[in-house]
Amino acid sequence: MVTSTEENYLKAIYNLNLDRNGKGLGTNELADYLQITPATACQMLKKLKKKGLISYKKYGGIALNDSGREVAILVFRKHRLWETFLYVKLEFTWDEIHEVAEQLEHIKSKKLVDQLDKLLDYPEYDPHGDPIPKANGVSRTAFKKTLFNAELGKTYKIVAVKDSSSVFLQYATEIGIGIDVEILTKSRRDFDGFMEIEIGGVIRTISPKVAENVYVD
Amino acid sequence: MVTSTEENYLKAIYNLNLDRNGKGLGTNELADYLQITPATACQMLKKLKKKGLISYKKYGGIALNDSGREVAILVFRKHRLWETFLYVKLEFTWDEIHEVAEQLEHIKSKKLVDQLDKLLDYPEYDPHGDPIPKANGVSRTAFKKTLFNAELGKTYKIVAVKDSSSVFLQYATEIGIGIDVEILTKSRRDFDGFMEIEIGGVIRTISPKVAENVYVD
DNA sequence: AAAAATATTTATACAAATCTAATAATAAGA
DNA sequence: TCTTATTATTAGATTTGTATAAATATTTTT
Ligand SMILES: [Mn+2]
Ligand SMILES: [Mn+2]
Ligand SMILES: [Mn+2]
Ligand SMILES: [Mn+2]
Repeated sequence: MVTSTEENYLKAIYNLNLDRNGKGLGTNELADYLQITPATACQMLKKLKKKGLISYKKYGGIALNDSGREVAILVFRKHRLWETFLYVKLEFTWDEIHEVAEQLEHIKSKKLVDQLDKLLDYPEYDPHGDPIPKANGVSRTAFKKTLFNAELGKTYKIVAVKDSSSVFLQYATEIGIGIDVEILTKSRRDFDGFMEIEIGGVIRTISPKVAENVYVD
Repeated sequence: MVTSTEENYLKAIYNLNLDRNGKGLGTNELADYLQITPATACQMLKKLKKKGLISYKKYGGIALNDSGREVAILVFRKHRLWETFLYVKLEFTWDEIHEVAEQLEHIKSKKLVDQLDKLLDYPEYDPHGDPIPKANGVSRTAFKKTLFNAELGKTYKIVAVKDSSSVFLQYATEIGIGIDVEILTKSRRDFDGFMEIEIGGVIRTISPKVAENVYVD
């Protein structure tokens, strides 16, 4: 049996092992991400290793092995399918879905997930633009280009958001940020990275923190 | 916070306090029902009392108070709505739904429940014939007449089942028992209570244990 | 090699849920 | 009423899961 907490650790390890150039994942970084102490992380790592879900060597060598990756991907699949369900079928807004999906992602039933997928007609992306893994574990590659790294003077389409907390999403909605919305980059201030953008005819100044959390294409 | 275990205790107390003639509910009976020791039940009762969910006096005086009943009814509501959802929307069979609903019933989100209710178009009964409480806690009264207590030589309609374990439901399905199915009572053997019935043109002999788990109208 | 960063162990804690065994209280029957 | 059987409660312990602080160990960096 894999507990909910263990599943959350596996998700975290998966996420932290994305977009890092060769640099391995260490105890401190994982602990920081999960808001626990390194000692706690270390104990759980020992447990996960014993269960055959991860492998790791000291100093930056935490990685999922095949069975751990399988669990993590299934949890992402469940999480994103539930989010899509809440959004599409139950009239939830995109800032409400993540929290409930955090609970639903831990429900154990293979049939439930696959039938949910079918009911939703096999969606490719969730309401935040994250790719939904298929039953076989395969999924589209996630979007990478953020608004922060976008070229100036060009029109982009918002395809996803990185942060899915309700605080961020409520603010994002307020300033017109949403999936498939067109956005024009106007300028970026060298001094502090604040950007001027145009969404729906309105010109706004956004912080680099916001810009980094918006994926465009 | 009410834990899943506590919710399950409240459900049990609710159920055990139905159809009993004045006789109060005691620790031993509750413990027996939940497959735990009386000592364990006793501790939990103390805890539930402290939380203001139940009241009780020694020797058969365990009862839900208003807030405990509210919690129990909400859990039943969630359980039965989820069962209906699994059955109607996700192609589950009626012997598969209970187990998954045992997990789903503990998910915390008011909006989720109420929207689910709406999606299913406010169903009155779940796939086992149990009434689904409304958001305000009110529900139809449950069916009471079992096949065991039915008159002989009459045609009835099956309206609900008492046991919702997959073992029972798989057997029930096998012999043609299902909601809204017509059934003719033919005879009852005095010696051991076995009954002869006719379902879908087929005559069968069923045990009193089975007959007691089928509600008719 | 020393200092700094990082990782791990040890010892401790807490919450939640359960058990066994001993004890207490009450109900029921002789 | 007195005794016995039933029922309930307490005390003490255990298990599981998760977490911490402080001490120790190891590796990396300077
Ligand atoms: Mn999410
Ligand atoms: Mn989670
Ligand atoms: Mn059920
Ligand atoms: Mn339950």
